[in-house]
Amino acid sequence: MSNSTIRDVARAAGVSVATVSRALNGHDNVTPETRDRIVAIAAELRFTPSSAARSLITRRNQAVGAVLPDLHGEYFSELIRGIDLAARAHGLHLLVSGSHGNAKDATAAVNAMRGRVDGLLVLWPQVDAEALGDDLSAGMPTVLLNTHLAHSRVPSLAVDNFGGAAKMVRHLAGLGHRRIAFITGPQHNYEAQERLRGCTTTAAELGVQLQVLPGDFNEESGWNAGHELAQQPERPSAVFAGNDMMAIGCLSALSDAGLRVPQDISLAGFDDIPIARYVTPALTTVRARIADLGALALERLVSAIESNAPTAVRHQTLAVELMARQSTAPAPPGATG
Amino acid sequence: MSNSTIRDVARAAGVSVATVSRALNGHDNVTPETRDRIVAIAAELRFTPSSAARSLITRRNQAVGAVLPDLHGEYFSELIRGIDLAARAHGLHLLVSGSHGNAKDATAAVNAMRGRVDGLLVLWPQVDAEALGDDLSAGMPTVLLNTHLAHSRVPSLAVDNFGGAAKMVRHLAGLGHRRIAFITGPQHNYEAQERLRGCTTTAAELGVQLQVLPGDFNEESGWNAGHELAQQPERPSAVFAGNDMMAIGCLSALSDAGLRVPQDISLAGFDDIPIARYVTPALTTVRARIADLGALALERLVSAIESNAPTAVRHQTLAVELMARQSTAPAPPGATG
DNA sequence: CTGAAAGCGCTTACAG
DNA sequence: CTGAAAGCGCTTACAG
Repeated sequence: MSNSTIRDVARAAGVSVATVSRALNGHDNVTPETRDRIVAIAAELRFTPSSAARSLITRRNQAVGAVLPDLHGEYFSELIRGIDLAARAHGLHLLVSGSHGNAKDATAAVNAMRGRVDGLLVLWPQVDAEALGDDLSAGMPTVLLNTHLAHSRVPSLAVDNFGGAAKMVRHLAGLGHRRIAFITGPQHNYEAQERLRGCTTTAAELGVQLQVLPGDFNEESGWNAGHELAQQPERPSAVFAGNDMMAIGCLSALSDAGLRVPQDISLAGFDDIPIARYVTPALTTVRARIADLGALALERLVSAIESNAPTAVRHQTLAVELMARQSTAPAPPGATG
Repeated sequence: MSNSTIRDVARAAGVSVATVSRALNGHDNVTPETRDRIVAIAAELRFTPSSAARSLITRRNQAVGAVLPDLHGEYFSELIRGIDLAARAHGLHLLVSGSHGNAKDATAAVNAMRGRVDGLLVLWPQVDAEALGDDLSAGMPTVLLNTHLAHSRVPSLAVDNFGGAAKMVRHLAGLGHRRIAFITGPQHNYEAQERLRGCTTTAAELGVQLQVLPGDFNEESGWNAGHELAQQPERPSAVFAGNDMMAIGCLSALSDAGLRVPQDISLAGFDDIPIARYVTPALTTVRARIADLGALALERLVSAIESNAPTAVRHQTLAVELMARQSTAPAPPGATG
C-alpha cells in the first residue's frame, strides 16, 4: 500500500517508467549512474512494486500454495516449517489452506488458489483421490504428498510407510515379541494402509501374531486403544501405534491402567515428531523427517514450475529410519505365543 | 492458469465483458436470464477470474498474512489452525511466513508481503519491538500478537500471561508448596517476562520461595532445567515451566533421574497445547486457547480492514484458565521451607 | 439493463 | 542505453 508507483519514481528521477522497471529489476541495459539514482529515489519514496500488476503481466505469482487436510499437531507444523524454509530460499510466498476433511472442500481450496499461485502442494492421504486428480491436472504444476496414484499423472512424494512399518515389526520381533498389537489409522488413508500392510506382511513373514486395533491418527484414539488393551486378559507384549500421536495417547492409557512401559509392555510409534524423544519413556519410532519431506516436495514443485514443461510424473518414496529409544524392551521371558 | 478470460466468456455469451463482470460478481443490474446464461458458460469454459487483474483494480487482495518468528511445535499449528479457520470463514487467503528470529528478517517478511495482503498478523514476542513498529504502522492494517507496545499505535492481542502465572503459583501454594522452581523463557520475550513477573509478584505475596531457572521455551531447555533440579540436594517441591514444551522436557529429565511426578515433585506448564493432557502424568497447566487467540486476532484484523479507518488501537488481553491435572499434588508433609 | 471506454501499475518488444 | 506504446484481465463510472 506504499502509495508511490513506478510513475512517481520515474518522474522524480527524470526518466521513463521503462527505465525504472529495468533498473529495479536488475537488467543490464541501464547505466550504473542512472540505476543508482533510481534505486536511491525508489528507496526514498518507499516504492514497492505492485505484485498484482507484475503478476498480471509476467503471469507469475511468486507464490505457491499448500493445501492440507487438517492442521493439527506437530506433524503439520513440521511439514509447514519445511515447506516454508524451502519456499523462502526460492523467494516464494506460501499460501496455506487447511481444515478440509473431504474431497469437495479440498477441491474448493485448490480452485480458490488457482491463479494466485504458480504451483500447488497437496497433502492428500485419501486413497480415493481420483476425483481430485482431474481437477488438479487441469492447470498448474502440482505435487501430491502422502499418496500414490499409480495411474495418476500427478507426481507424488511420500515416506516409505511400508518399509518403516516392516522395520518396526522386525525390531519388535527381534526383541522377542511374538504377539504385537497395531493401532491403525483411518481406513481410507493411504499412509495408514501402507503402514498396516507393512505390519501384516512382515508379521506373517516372521510368524508373529498381529492384533489390529482401530484408530484415526489422533491422540484420543490411541488412548482408547491403550485402554482396551489394558483390559485385555491376554494382551500382546508390544504395541505399535500407526503414528506418534496415537502412541502418546496409548502411553497415557497404559499408564492410567498401571502398566509400565516398557517393563510390562513395549510401545512404538511412527513419524518421530519432535516431542517423541521427550515423552517418558522416550518413544521408539520410525523417523520420517517430516520437514525434509515438505522441503523436498517444494523443490520438486519449483523445478516443475521453472522447467515450464509438464511435470515429470514420478512417485518418489523417502527412506525412513528406525529410532530405538526407551519405550521398547525385550519381551518378558514367559510372555505369550 | 485456466486459459479462458472474461473476454472469452463475453464472446461466447454474446455480451460485453462489463455484463459478464456484473453477472459473475452478483450485481443486481443484470437480467436473470442473462446472468444464468453467463454463469453456465463461465462454468463450461472453466473460467476463473484473474486475481491479479482484480486486485490491481479493486486494490484488494482478499488475503492476509501471518508473520511468525518460528514454526516449531504444537503452539504454532494451533495458532495457524485458528487463523486459517477464521480466514476461511471470511473468504480470505492466508499467507504464512515463518523462520525469522530477528527484527531484520521479520521486517523483510513484512515488506515482502506488502501489497500482496490486505492486512497482517504479526506474532512479535520481542519486547524491543519498537524498531518493527515503525515499519508496520506505515501501511496496511496490522494486529500484533503476544506483545504489548504500550505507547504503540499498533493494536495487539495477548493472553493474560501475568494472571495465568499468578494463578498457577496460587494453585501450587494452595497444595502446600513453599518452594517453587520457575523455568523462564527467553530473556527479551514479552510472554516470558510477563509469566515471570506473575510468578515473582505472587510468590512474594504468598511468601513462597522462588528459584528461577533459565530456559528458551523449547523442550531441550526444559530438560536441562529438570536435569539441574534433579541434581540439587535441596530441591523445590514443585516446578512451574514457562510453557508446556519445557514442562515436557523437564518431565523427561526428572523421570530420567528417577524422580516421580507428582509424588516426588510437582510439575506444571503453560499454554495447554493439545498434547499436554496426554503426557504421563497429564500435565497441570494454564489453558491459553491458542486457536481462539489466532481466530480472534484475525477477526480484529478483518474489522480493521473493512472499516477502512485507522485501526482502533486497543491492547486486548484474553483470560486464561487453570487446568489442574495429575502432574501436581500436595507437597510432601515435611518438604521444605 | 447493457455497452464502450478508461484505467489499475506494471513489463517488454520495438524503435531509435 | 533509453523512451513511447501496447497490453496483461479485470472493474466501474458514464452514457444510453
